[in-house]
Amino acid sequence: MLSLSCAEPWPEGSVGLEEEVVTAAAQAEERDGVSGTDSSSCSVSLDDSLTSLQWLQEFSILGTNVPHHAHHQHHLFGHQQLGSEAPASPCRMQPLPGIVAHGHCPDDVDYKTNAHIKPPYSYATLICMAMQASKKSKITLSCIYKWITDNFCYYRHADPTWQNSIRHNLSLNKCFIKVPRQKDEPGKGGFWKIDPQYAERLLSGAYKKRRMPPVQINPALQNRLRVNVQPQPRGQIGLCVNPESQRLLREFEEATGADQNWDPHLAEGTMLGSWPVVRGRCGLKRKQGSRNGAAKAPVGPEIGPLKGDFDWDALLDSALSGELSLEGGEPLSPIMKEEDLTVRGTHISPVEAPAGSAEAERSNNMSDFDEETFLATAFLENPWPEEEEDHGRSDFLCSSTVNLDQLFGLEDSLGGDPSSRIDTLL
DNA sequence: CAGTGTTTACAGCGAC
DNA sequence: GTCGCTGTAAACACTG
Repeated sequence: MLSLSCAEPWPEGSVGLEEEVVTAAAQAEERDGVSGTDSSSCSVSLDDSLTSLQWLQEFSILGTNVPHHAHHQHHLFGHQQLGSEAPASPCRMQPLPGIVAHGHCPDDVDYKTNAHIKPPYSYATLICMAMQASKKSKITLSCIYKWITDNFCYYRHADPTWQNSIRHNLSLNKCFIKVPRQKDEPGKGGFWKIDPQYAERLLSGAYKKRRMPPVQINPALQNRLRVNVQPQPRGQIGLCVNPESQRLLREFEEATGADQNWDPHLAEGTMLGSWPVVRGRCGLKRKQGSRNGAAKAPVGPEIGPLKGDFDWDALLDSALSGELSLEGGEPLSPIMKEEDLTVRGTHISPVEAPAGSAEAERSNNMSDFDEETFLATAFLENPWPEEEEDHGRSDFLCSSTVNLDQLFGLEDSLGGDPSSRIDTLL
């Protein structure tokens, strides 16, 4: 087993192999020369955390313990498996697939090996992915770099300025918390983790539609291409969710939502809701009050960054142990203590316990964030599906006609009402 | 010196 | 047009 570090986003069956993973990670980093000082980044203690997303592997809506459905997500983002033996697949320099002219299609675009097309994820999302992939509570910058380059070939060939953007994102994005390196921890730079605070806001509906980037061809590779690429104009990507995909989505929802008795508060206590938090209210720390001070007013009284002594671990423990029961009506977080939430002019009541219609509630709350969470989590769960996978199975969207742009841009395609979109899907 | 982290500035885009 | 989000670029400071 090699490099089950950040280079190995989802080492299958890694639970229980953490020590081995840690060792391998350290060795891998040493071997790969990835900022040797960061070996700890991928081998930090496994338990300190709230931000640890390992629970997600088990609790995840896509949990691998739901094998029947799990494989449905395997092909969301391509066919290539993230080699468990080889952390970084060689990038394909093949001619641009026809997909370039037709939008991203998971069937055709393998971001792990396709260096031509920029992954349709924001840097913040990539960071979150890396964080989850690390299965650790915190992650170093170099580990983020490594994970991204290992899993997105585009960035292996792209101008390294993207790393600047990553750093910029980490610093500027409130979602990310810097965890200073302990004095006894050798190495350079600190660690980063996700601030769960913002998951709450998102789970309260306070998030915004993600913006889909246009198809981007790696500039570094563009010159190597002898083909004229004419990316399809935005908005010309037609949505085509075939019945099979809809059925699978429904199955997926049933298996993961109902079975898990999805609980937004629990999710917030953990990291479920926090990682694609990257969008929306968790936004950037822009110049305060520069453009719209009032609009930037925090949701409810400013509760502060909660970066200090707030015991997120305790919160997580409480959540997981059921102490933070929705039924109890006890607020779970400072934010949830607020009676009302007003986000962008939209009044949002604190999330109530599902009253009879959890599905309806979820549907109502389902929005872009959920979509991205859904997709990205699926990706995280198994970004590079096993090729030996039984292709005869219903591979969720693999065999469907839904592509990334379509999924991420679902809102647009379905008329703009987030709540109606999932309904449409379901 | 390289890597890391912060900050500022600006442009593009979508939503409103 | 305004606003918010995202990406990009750059300058600068800090640290090992």
